[in-house]
Amino acid sequence: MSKELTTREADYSQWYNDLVIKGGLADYSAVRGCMVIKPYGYALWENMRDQLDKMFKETGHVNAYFPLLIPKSFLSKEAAHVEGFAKECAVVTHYRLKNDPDGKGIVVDPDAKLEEELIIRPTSETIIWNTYKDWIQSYRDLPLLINQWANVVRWEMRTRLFLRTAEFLWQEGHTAHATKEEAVEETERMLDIYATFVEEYMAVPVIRGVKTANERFAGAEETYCIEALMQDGKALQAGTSHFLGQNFAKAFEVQFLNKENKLEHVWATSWGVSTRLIGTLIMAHGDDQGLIMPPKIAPLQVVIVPIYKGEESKPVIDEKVKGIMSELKALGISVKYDNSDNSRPGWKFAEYELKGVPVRIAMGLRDIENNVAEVARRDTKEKKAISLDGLSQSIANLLDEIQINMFNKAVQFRNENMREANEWDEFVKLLDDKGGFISAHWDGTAATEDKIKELTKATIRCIPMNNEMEDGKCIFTGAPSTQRVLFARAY
RNA sequence: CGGGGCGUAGCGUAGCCCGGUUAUCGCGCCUGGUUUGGGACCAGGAGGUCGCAAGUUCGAAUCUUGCCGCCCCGACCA
Repeated sequence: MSKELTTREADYSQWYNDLVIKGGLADYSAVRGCMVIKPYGYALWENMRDQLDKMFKETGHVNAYFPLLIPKSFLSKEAAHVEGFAKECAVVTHYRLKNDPDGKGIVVDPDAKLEEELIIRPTSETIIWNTYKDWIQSYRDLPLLINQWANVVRWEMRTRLFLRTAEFLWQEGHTAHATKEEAVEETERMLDIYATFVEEYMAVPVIRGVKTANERFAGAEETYCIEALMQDGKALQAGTSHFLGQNFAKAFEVQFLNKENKLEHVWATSWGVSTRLIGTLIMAHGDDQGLIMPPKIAPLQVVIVPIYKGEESKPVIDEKVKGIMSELKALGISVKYDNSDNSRPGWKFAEYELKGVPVRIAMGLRDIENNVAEVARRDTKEKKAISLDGLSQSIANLLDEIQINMFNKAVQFRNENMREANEWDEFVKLLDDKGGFISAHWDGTAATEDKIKELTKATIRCIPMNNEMEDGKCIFTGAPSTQRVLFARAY
């Protein structure tokens, strides 16, 4: 590596090389801020996606797919929604190109101007609710629990790889319910699924909470979120679940007849997580040697590297490894045998560490004679000789242990970086010196929140769920407050 | 869009201020050989629209102007 890496400074660019090509097709301004996801990075996304998809289906959701292009007028139907999204949309204005009449090249055909411009979806609430209008007539049609895996485009002024690319992959769930209670329950259920996924599979602890009005999704009545802490002390919103009330039902005239034969507007939710989760993973677990993949979603769980002197010992090792491979595969463990002659063992060790493969097995003649394998774990970099008898089970146990260890380590870091502040000076000093989450009293007004953001760049990440009530004084204004909220500088 | 930095081989770079032989070095790549328990070594070799365009000049990587792109900071944000 040419550059020294430090997790504190969040300079993760070197690590991305295995996952993506930065900047997409970098020479074309039109795709500025996009990324090409390489096979290794995409395999990670697929593992995350498959697990989430399974969890969605277990809770009664089904997948569907809605169009990429949305008529401009749809965006203007929900007032708050258009306010939040209109400014950052890519717009399709024409449907044909033609040869440039004045010379070489291709130009937009002015005769092919669309009567109504089309918007590349920044999110799909509008087109989905326009469809739901036709799908919902009776309480018997509810609840409607649909999820979509898709790409969306948001023309952000400034992009940041994984955390805020112009185009990103995500899933968006859009549900319709007969009652408010049921919709709120759904909103909370999906937040729970996100929290469970991020904690149990990504090994990243999160705080569940609700957003303040300032940070709320455009068009939502309540935005729930999970907030994670990165190693540089900045917070990151890892997923959101919105209770949309009847806003979209009213905007798109989605009504149903209840059991009393009365027309009512339906109640809505939407929820999503994106490829930003890949960024979360990188920044929560990476170290100066590269990525660290949690075993449960690692694109590759085990790599085996042969150590041999001269061609004659290679077949012996190949044969031994073959048996180990099939044992591991039988336990559902993904494993790769890198017996390529292109690079030496030391190179391979470093390479797979950079990729974050949780377990590496080194196998040489010496090991075979001793009936052991050298097993190295990525999270702690510990190396041990482990008996070949029952090796696959030992590896399976080790993968579990790594998963747990990674989570515990992240929890410890998060807890160490969660502090209370009761005075303004203390609050500012903690932010500057330590970062992390700061639990403090707030007077509940948007004006105070804005002022604090202006002065310190810290925002209220969330009002934690099941928050303890506690009388106190606002950290900034001194006005009375009934509970603490979580502040942090965030991505 | 405002402020700052930058663009030279696949990657990282020297040269630019002060214009002048064949554009520097390292990694990587190719060939041959020796190697292989933590990023091997020797020898030979290939690879360049110096971001793009125009201008100044006998002569431009170097000076001027415009444009494009990238990175960082701000506004925006999953």
